[in-house]
Amino acid sequence: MTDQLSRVFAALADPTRRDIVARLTETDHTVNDLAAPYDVSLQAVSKHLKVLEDAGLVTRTREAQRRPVHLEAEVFDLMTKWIERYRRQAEERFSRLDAVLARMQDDDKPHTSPTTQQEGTAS
Amino acid sequence: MTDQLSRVFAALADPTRRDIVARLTETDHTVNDLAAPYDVSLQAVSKHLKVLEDAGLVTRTREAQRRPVHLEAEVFDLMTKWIERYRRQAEERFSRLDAVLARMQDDDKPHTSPTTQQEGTAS
DNA sequence: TTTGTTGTCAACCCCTTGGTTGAATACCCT
DNA sequence: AGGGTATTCAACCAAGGGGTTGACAACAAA
Repeated sequence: MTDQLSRVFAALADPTRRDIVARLTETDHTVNDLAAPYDVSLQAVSKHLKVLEDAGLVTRTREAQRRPVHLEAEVFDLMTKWIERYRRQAEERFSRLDAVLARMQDDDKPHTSPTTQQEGTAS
Repeated sequence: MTDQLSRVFAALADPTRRDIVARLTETDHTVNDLAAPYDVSLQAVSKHLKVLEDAGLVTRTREAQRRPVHLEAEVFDLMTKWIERYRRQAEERFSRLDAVLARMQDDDKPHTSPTTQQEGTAS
């Protein structure tokens, strides 16, 4: 899994890591800070942070012994771009389909009854 | 990893699965159709489809021997909602930080030397 | 220089994942 | 019924992920 997009998606596939990201939107945190709420070892959280860092979602600077973790929210754009691209494409497909069906009806088979259509409904 | 959000992110963490999703935005496909471009076995692709189905990203209906795969684009919203929520929160944080720093300077400690501040810079 | 704090590295374990192959299912066609 | 097509199920394997514990590194404070 070499590409960044895969790494970002994989990083956010873990609830603990998503929670970490969520908390980092409020303020920067040290590793100890971040680890406190979870009942896993500090090392486990350290690993989670490494995953987030490799995905480009966070950066860590040095500040005495501490390693403040900082969220890089721009990486979110990578995902939203991908998602929105195909989301839009999927939506266009439906409109295109509608158009094709409509044309088929009044162009090719003008006698067919018009099919009713719902729009933008979510699951 | 029980929650759907995790399953969706995990499903899209694989390039092959993302490619499948991308192709499904154009039109529905059979499993054979979908498997053709990849040099893995049909069974492997079938597994990928199971992952996508469990995540709620696709549905499969029956049509003779074929199992046409259909994209359920609404699930994308689940991700975009999560992403946008924290993206916005992260952005608000920066504005809030600016405001707090400004107040600290002329309200709480009027004698402190004003710290220079950069604004809205990315990365 | 010792002690304490903060964090990472290394080795290990177990479970999941993505791949394989071979058999089974479901359906169409004759 | 029997053969062909489309797809899944089952068993297996190698690799990776998330967890653990123990040792180490970097720095502050004494």
